Amino acid sequence: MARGSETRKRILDVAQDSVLAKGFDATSIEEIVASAEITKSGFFYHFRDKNALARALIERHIEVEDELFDDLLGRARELSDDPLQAALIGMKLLAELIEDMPGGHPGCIVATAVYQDRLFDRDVHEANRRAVLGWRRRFRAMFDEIAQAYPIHDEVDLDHLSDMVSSVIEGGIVMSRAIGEPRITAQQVMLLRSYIKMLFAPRIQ
Amino acid sequence: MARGSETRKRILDVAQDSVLAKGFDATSIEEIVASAEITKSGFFYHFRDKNALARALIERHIEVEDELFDDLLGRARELSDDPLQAALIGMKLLAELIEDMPGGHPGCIVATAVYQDRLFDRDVHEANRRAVLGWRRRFRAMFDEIAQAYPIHDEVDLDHLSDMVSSVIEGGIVMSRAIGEPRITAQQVMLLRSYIKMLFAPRIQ
DNA sequence: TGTACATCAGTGAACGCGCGTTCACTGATGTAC
DNA sequence: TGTACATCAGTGAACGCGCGTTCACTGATGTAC
Repeated sequence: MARGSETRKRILDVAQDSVLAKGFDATSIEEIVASAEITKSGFFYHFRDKNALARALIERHIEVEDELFDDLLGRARELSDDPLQAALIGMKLLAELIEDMPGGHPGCIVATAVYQDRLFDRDVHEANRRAVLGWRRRFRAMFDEIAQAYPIHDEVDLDHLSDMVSSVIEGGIVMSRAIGEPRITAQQVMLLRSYIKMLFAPRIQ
Repeated sequence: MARGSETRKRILDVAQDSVLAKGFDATSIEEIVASAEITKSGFFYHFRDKNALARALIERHIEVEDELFDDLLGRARELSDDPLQAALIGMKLLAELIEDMPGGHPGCIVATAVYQDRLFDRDVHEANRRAVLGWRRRFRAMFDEIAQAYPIHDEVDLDHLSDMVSSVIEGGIVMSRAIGEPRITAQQVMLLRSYIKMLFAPRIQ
């Protein structure tokens, strides 16, 4: 990595930690540059202002998350040709991934942005919106495939069901941080897995 | 209401709006007192410092939420003697309640506190933790009653299931605010209702 | 019923500190001829 | 191969503004005797 982009990455890393722990406004450039071991002006070489930092943080988060989901669902599909089995495997892999994070899932930048939205401009809102709709599209494709191969045992809208994946993760993170019990997020994902199984799996009578 | 406590309530109201929209740190006392139409020193008559405001905000939120749930589950129990039916009715009432909020659920103070926890002291963390564990206890009692009357069709931990109620609401709020679609939270609650139904209801074969 | 005092619910002015941002500059590396 | 210039990745000092907090004061209401 070139000299400049390595510093930029370091800035984003320390900023992300702080934003997830204190919120965006309380994260001062002063403390970021102290942790990243540069000067304040060094920061402004990489980002024109603090809003540009927010945008970069969200965009990077979306990229990382997308790659992670691609990887996860891809591996699940390799493990089973059946769309339902692949989804169930994917949910299990996801739960394990979250479970293995030291100290629990660190939190979602999208959620912090949502709860501080009056601080940001239209660009940031749009990036957030696109991210969440992207997750919906991804899981919707998964559920469409399942619904073609299996009957569904209750009347549910597949878009809502797709949203439930992100929803349960976001909610799980909030719960786990509130209680101080890192495993909650993974447990919630496993419950969603149970729901998906009951919704689609043929019933053994 | 006495003169003083009415002002105090007004401070909490405008502070809550702002905290849910911008986060705690970005909510200045200056803007609070402007909205509440008092002076800065008036604020400090009611709260010894900004942290005391945070504590009051969270405590009030918990009280309001508790009362709301008590009311809701109580009404549901009046409508059916059967614990499963009562729970399903309760979920429906909850979804309707959220759906009827103009502009969607305004957000949960507990979630904002979780995503800004480094700003607050031990008292605030403890209040948050107690709130979430209180929700768990409440819903656990509901599920215990159901589990005594009905078989459960998948192996799930009832504490995890109890957490799922709060989790789905918290997650739904994040999703609905990110997309800008207020109805998402209610939809997620209805999906959880579908899950509970499938988990416990006898299967018509 | 009148008076003295206490409490309640604030006001107004001042404080110092930290914040985001700007600006002129710089030393190291890359590129053209 | 050497020189001139451009770009990259920053540095250091200064700025003004808004923030949370303090402090001495005040006018209205409540209470004891």
